[in-house]
Amino acid sequence: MFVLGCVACCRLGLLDWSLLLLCSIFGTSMKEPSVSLGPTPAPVFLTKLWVLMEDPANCDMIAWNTNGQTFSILDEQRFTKEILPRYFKHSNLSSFIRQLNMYGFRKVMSLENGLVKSESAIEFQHPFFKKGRPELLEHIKRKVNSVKTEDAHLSQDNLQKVINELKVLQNGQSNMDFKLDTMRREN
Amino acid sequence: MFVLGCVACCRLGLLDWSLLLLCSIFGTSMKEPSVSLGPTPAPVFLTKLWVLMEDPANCDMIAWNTNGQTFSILDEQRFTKEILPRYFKHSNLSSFIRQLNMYGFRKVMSLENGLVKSESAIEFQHPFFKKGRPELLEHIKRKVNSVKTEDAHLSQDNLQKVINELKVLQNGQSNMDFKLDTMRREN
Amino acid sequence: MFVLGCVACCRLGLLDWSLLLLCSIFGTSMKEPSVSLGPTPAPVFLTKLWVLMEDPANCDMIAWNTNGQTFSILDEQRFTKEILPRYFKHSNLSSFIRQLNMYGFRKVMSLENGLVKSESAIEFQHPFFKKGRPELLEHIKRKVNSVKTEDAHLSQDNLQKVINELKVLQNGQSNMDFKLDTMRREN
DNA sequence: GGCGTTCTAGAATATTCGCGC
DNA sequence: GGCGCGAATATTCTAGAACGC
Repeated sequence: MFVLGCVACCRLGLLDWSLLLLCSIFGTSMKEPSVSLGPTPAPVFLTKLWVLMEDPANCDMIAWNTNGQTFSILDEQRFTKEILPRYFKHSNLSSFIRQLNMYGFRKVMSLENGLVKSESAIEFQHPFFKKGRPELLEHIKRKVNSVKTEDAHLSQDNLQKVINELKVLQNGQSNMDFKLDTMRREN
Repeated sequence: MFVLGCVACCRLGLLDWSLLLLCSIFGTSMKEPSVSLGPTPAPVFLTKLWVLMEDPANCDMIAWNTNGQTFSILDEQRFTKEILPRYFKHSNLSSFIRQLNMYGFRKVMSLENGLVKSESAIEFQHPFFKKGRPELLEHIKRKVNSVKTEDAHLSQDNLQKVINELKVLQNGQSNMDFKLDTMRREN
Repeated sequence: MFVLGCVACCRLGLLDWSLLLLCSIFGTSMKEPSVSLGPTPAPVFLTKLWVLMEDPANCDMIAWNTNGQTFSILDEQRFTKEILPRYFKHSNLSSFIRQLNMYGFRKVMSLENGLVKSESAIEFQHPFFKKGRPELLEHIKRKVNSVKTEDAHLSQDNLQKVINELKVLQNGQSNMDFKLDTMRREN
């Protein structure tokens, strides 16, 4: 019934419907995210990745490997041009791989991959991305942007000049802002 | 004459012959690289890049743009599978782009890059990579692993702070300009 | 002969040509990262915004207002469905407006806009976004994130950039101060 | 030590979501 | 679908790092 329903749907409908199904699998509700702080819904990328892996129509281009521990992009060109734009806002394999790395996926280095003219498939793995185990997805965490702590003690002469000018400008803006408020009150 | 000669060559011969020609242009000898400390030969990547750009057989896949200031990969898939393995030890577009970036090439933003269904070509640019100007190649330098000098780094941090303050000021001026116009309309 | 072949390979369309024109206006074609940090190209959003404003085919949906100081989205529905997906990776008016706000654009609240609810056009303005003045675009700054400059030893060049921006800000404050005094006398 | 190839990460902008006013 | 903004994720372009030669 799932397949029939999806076939009957338009393209967008397939994805939306599958996402809803996935939410029901995870036990997440789209109606009350701020009331019940239950299981956090997976990021969009992970959900889409799972859904496209589960779609049998894609198994010629991307599929689980034999043991279900890793997955491979079997047809790089078709995957890039056919699958990516259906699920994401681009058709760049590098953007897809950047997302995989951002979520901690690592490329699997097999022996055949080391050959010069590698016709072999691109293979990735993540300890919490396993075939038939959607409940593990919640443990996959996106890497956060590092916050830089900057403390500079020294400044050059030229820099000091610019900083002084900046202060003058800041005072000027404060004064004009005050004038603006005064005029507004007068009016 | 150059073109006619190249067309007459076979593929492998073309590359070797073109490399020899390129060396003659640069005034470098392949026989005594360590004896005469004259003009340094260009790195292999730059030489190969120039030669493949000059081969008319490749112009359907990679070509100079109108003004000869930039070049574009017109057919990404064919370029990856047909051209790359002929000149390099791989068939990965990402490795080719990594080399371009390593030598200071920059991608040229095109309007169509923002689109999902981007049929647009990948376009790159370098100030010393110009059509018909092989003598400029020697100015293209590979980036080296930089050892950061602490003084300069500190001043750069300070500069960054000032730049951030500048942006705040610019926003402040924009807001006040907006307020002024609003008050003028109200009056 | 080589030149002819390359020209035949080119597929530059109207958009590309417009972008080239824009780059020539900004003087960004000759960028020498290791020699001098020339004028930074405008962000993609600003470039696209300018180009779509300049396209006469869009003037039924978005256009400059009478004095060229502001612009209005005339047909919200058609703008959202026809123009946005042609230039961006979405069809959401709210995302477009978020970008406008991110770059300091403000909605113009005219009297007519305040009275009738949704019949009036959406009007925006920015002090550096004026009809026929593309050279002002470089002064429009994106909010929030810091710009990491690459080479620490080029701090002097960066310093000059900051100084130039300071001058622009100083002029802007002088002008606004003059406007304030004028308005005060008029009142 | 420099250069080439590969995999991953940094950095900036872009898109989405939701809050407070 | 207010309006402007902060925050998180998404997409893009470039750089870091490891390893081999």
